[in-house]
Amino acid sequence: MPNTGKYETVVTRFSPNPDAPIHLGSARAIILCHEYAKMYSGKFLVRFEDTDPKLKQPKLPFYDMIEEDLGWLDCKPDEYYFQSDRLPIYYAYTEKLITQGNAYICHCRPHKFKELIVAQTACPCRNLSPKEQMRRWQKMQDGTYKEREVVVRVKTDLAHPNPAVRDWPAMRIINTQKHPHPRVGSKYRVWPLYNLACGIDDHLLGITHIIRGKEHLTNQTRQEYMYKYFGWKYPEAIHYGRMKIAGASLSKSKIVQGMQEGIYQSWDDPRLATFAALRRRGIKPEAIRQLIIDVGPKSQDLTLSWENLYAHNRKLVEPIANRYFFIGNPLKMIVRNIPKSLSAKVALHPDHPERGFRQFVIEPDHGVARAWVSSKDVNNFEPGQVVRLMGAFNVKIGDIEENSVETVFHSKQLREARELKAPLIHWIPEYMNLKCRVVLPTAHVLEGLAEDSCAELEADTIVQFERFGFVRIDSNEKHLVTAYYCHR
RNA sequence: GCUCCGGUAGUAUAGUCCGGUUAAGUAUGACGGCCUCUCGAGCCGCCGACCCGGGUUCAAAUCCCGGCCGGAGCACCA
Repeated sequence: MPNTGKYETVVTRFSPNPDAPIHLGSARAIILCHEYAKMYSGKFLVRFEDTDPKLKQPKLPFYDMIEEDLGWLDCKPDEYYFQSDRLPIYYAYTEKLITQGNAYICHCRPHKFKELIVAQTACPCRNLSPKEQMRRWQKMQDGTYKEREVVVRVKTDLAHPNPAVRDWPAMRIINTQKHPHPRVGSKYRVWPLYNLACGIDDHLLGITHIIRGKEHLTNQTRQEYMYKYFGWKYPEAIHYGRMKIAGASLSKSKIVQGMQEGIYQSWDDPRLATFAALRRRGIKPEAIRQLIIDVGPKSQDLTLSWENLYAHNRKLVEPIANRYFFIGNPLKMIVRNIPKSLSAKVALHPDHPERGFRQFVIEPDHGVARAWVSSKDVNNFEPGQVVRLMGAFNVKIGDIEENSVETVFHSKQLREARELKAPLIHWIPEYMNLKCRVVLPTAHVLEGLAEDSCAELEADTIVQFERFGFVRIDSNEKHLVTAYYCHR
């Protein structure tokens, strides 16, 4: 990070608008800010930019959700700020700009103003005296002017090559009787725009390093005019590129829209890339952190794949996840000619035998026993083929029916299965199962059976369903386990 | 249209500022092998890139110019 030595303490900030939950798209700002602050033993602040009670209405629950997500990500801020608490500050600085003659109240219609500004000419309001401007400012405050009637503009160079920076808007009126703010209600009618509020706060809160998306590049240019008027020094700014994830929508508005249309049932719908959804699926915050650090703050746009996140997560989860059998879309396997009853012991984790075993018991009745196997495996069976039921014995496939498979006992030893190159499949004895549903990343639910030892699993545990994938146990009732699929 | 920013393997990243022992490192991915009563992990091998064209130079991914491609901004949003 540039020029860290120039500052006594490095201060970074993350500034979300609490109008929706935060998602993977915010991860870059959060983690980079938090990480750099930590690296230089500085401070990391969170500032809620909740200054649009009309178009981008903040909602109270989102403040809490964002706080929860930050805690989960292990990026707890040192301090919280709310822009909706700071309106008097913005007023004071606006008045200062007005009396300096560096800001004016403009009542030009937007299209008219645009025409003028493109032609690099001043609008009629621009050159009025500061005294007159103050009178207008009073009329904004006391209700004489209505919503959309006037706007405060900060003066810049009218000939600036980029028309977008010329005399940018800083304050506007919002009818908060009609659109009350969730935190301060209808107390204020004049509200700051992004560049004024953000610019003032970054200075006042002592932010030394701004890390944000490159869509804010021109905002820096705009704010620098204001900084010059106040004699302030603009912080170091890093603008990273746009981040996409193949196959996921990182757009807040699309997520909100999908919720409104009822496409998603909740903010943690597995199709979403919200932190809440990732958490529910069993993604570890540390995996997200490593991914973001890996990606860094480059200004180049990037498209990540889920595989990238999964690879990090897999490394984290693999050693801790115990193994269980889960059968999706179960079919019954009938095994004949079993010589005697037997029990199979399968390790909870192949690399950690000390964690213990699960045990499956087969009690044949006149040599016949039944077990559950997945239809996906059965689809690959050929009559006459030998397959091994993991940990138990090998069977020879007979007739394959709609809802069952006939087999006969073939042999006991793993060695024999290896010699025959028999596939190893997982299975569950007929009566040793629980109902289990797995919520997939598509939000589809896969119905199936889990081995009965899953009854002890507590919610929030991450386990691996063998030959299926890692899942997070979402809830565990007496006879029904619900799991969220994480990745294979 | 105007104003910016950027283009290194499938994906992402190092190297670019201060041109040369790196004709390019790393991660992930694909593939093959070993190991393992799943998958994965681990180990070994392998595949794979400097957007294009000029210029400067003894020498360019690295500097300059042009082009092409991608992205962002041009709101009384943040």
